Amino acid sequence: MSAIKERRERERAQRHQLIITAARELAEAEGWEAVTTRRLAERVEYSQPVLYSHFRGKDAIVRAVAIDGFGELAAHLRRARSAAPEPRQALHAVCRAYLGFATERPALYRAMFVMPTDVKFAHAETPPQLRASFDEFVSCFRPDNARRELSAEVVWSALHGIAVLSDSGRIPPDGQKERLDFLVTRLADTAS
Amino acid sequence: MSAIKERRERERAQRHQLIITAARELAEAEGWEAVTTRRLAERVEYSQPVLYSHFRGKDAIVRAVAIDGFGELAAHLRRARSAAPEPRQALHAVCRAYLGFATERPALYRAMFVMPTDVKFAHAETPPQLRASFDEFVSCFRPDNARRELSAEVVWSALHGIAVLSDSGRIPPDGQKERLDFLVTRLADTAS
DNA sequence: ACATGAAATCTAGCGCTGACAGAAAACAGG
DNA sequence: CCTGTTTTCTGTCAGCGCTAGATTTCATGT
Repeated sequence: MSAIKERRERERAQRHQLIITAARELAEAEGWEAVTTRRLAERVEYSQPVLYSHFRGKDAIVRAVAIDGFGELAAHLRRARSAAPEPRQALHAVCRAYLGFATERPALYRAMFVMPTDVKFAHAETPPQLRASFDEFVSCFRPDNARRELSAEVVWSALHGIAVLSDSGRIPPDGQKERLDFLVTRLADTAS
Repeated sequence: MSAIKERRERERAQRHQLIITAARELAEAEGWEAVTTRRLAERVEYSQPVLYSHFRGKDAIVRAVAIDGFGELAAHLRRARSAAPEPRQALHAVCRAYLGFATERPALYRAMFVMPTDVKFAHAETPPQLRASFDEFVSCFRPDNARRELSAEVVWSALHGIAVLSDSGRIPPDGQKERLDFLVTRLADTAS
């Protein structure tokens, strides 16, 4: 009887993740406009109300997708930074990786940083994966730089601006490299 | 008979603007989620289909609001730049004005720079008000700076990033001044 | 002054959406 | 095999953007 309950919970957890994955795939394939509760339910081969037994509502599903994304972003940035031989190149590599992430997974990126959210940023309840992503930027600045957190914040904001303006067609897609180089050159640590 | 037609067209133009204004006011008061064609129609005291005799659809109304906004932003930035005594302060003043605009009219700002749009940016068909806004940034850099357009683009992007992340609660509202100062210091023309 | 025809406007409805209440089915335990 | 709980589904709600077709308004010609 305990074993049965365990199996059920296991299956339930699988289905939970299945919903998140399906939502993400659908969003990446056709955009978030196409992610309706009905289409999502059809895709996971359950009826619509089942979604509400896992999530409070559609917003909560988007949020779950976003949190998955935070983990991937942190790993992505970490990989980029580790591969860079020295600090100055580290910032460049992390920034390039960030923009690449945003460009290659626009729907996921939107869930994380554009769509309305109640996820806490820069707060005690901030998801650790998100904190980790931010820390990748912080680590690109010298520990003795009293304003490295501020620097990280501004770099992140600037990258975000470039990412979303480019994604929505408000700045031309070519010239990203120039913008990136310019930004990094100006915002990197001044030579000690 | 010609006079009648003229009066009608005048009234029609007034109603056109009335719809735009009502949409904007409703959005600024309750957010764009609250701007439905029904509520908007009720507010202008006409039936819903009348909206569609003026605009192709809801998107077109949002776009009209945005274009109004571009004009206001250009004027706002121009005022700020004119009031600054010298170039270095000009960039600072324009950036501060930009962030102020975004903060004080978040709904209008969203229509202009966040919501999906088919307005052409950096293009021959770009609305002149929008081009003018961009040029205010360009003018903050020295004419002999070969990369002043690039600089303007990056400054704008960074400000946009700060504006939207702050508006959606993804960076703390306090510290805006520090971010602004930091950004301007780093991105301004290097001393000739 | 009244009928006519066009123009402007409204009523009613379509196919969607997110969300939920209550019926139905599945299933473990006696 | 029956019982009671848990799970899942059917059916529905109010509201969305949008539109076809009925209705009203109104300048015009007799």
